[in-house]
Amino acid sequence: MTTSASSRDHCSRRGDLAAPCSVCGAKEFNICQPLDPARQASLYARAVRLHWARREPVFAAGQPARHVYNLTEGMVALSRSLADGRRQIFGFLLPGDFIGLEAGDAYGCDAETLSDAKACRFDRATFDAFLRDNPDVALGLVRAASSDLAQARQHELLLGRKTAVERVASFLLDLRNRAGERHLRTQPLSLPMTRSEIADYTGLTIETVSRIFGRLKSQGTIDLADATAVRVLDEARLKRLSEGAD
Amino acid sequence: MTTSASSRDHCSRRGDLAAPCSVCGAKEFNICQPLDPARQASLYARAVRLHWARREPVFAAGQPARHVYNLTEGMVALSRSLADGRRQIFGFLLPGDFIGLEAGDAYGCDAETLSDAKACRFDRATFDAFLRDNPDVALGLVRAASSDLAQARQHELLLGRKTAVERVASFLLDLRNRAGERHLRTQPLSLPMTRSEIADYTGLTIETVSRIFGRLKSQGTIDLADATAVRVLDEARLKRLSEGAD
DNA sequence: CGGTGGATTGAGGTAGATCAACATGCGTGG
DNA sequence: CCACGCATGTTGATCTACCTCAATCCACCG
Repeated sequence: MTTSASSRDHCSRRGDLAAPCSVCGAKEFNICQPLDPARQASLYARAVRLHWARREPVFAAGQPARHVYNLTEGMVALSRSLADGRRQIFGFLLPGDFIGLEAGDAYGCDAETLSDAKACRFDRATFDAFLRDNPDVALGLVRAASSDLAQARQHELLLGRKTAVERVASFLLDLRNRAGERHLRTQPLSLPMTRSEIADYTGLTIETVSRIFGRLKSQGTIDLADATAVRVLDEARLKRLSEGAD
Repeated sequence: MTTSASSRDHCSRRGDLAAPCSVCGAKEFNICQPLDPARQASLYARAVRLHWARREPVFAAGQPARHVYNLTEGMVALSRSLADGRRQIFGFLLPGDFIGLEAGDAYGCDAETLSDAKACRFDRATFDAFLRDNPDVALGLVRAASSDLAQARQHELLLGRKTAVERVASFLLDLRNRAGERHLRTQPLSLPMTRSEIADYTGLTIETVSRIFGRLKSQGTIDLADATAVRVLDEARLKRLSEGAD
């Protein structure tokens, strides 16, 4: 996992799954707005930096929502399960994403690391106060919240109406696009989640996911060095597959 | 469709699918907070009241998001479709719900009336200005937005991991609960949407939805006077069915 | 090495889709 | 008021995409 930051790009991020921002005045802190340094520092001083290993819980559904996290390194999955264990994964968070922002009094889903991960943690009260003093940042978060909803709806469409191939292709393209937006590596694209987690995201089974990866590979649409890294060889085709053509 | 409002309940709503609020100072206006009358009036004066027939578009995905609506009567469906026509319905809005709040520059989904419907329409700029002056109302909307996300995730779980029976049972219970919260009639519960729309909400087909309604009826779990009105006879059982028991 | 947790691959089963026929209700116009 | 047509809903028969179960493979690690 390599990390470096160009001094020219604001909030530029390199490497695989890390995103310290070198411009905002604080390492491993991702509110990418040119804040006045005093205010920045005051919030930063109250941030607790955390480090998890792979497959550790960040929080669980139902717990009192005392903290807000900003992920700086690694990936986190949000999910909820039925009583009998069937699980739905809502999304895979990338460095730069906030975790637990949308919660009311209690977290509404489980959050678990998929890889080694780091985050800044803020007390909810501190964070709210900070937002009250920084309406520009707050506005950004409102945008983020509305994009979460848009993404959830995209996912509903995937789960309710797409075929297995369309789901897997959409999953790959979406992850790739989001990684690209954050300047993470997209070729090969890192897949720290297991087939089981991809299955729980796409509403399929492990076996179906595996078979479809196999089919995409033998078609020459993608290449898999190992199970955790995809190289997209024919993006146009993948796009068509994700929308029901072919 | 009968409408009356008790003078004791704030924002109490009666009847089937109508929700004028008699306390907020303006008929057919649902920001249920005791606003100072001057501010209330200023926004109310700029609201345009609209009336649609059944199956009319409110707006379509991709259109510039110039307005925000507050539904006062009837039901509206939010959906998006794939190029080949497959459609996913995200939810059915009830009187009191806002429409188009979450949009960025453009609406992210199609909104269509399921019945005769009325709404107050506000210019986005007017509305935003109003919110800026009324942080309490704005806070309420933030809550509403976060509950939209919670609901979307509930729906993702339904679409990704529930069986057909569980989906239909969940749909009925959810609609019933939301109708109850707004003091709309819940017994019998009005279903202005067609089987096709229920199918597009549950990710099933018309036929499967119809068969499951039939099964629930012959079990004695529900009763259907006609296709558009359900009476829940055994709520506990319906709840168990929605969660995978039985 | 052997053991363990993924991932892949194959064979067969099934929930729900699809296709098809029919029923029902409703508005329209004669 | 009835006859017709159309939209919606129900029900049955069959099909199939994906699931389930099972075997094998593979990489990593103590």
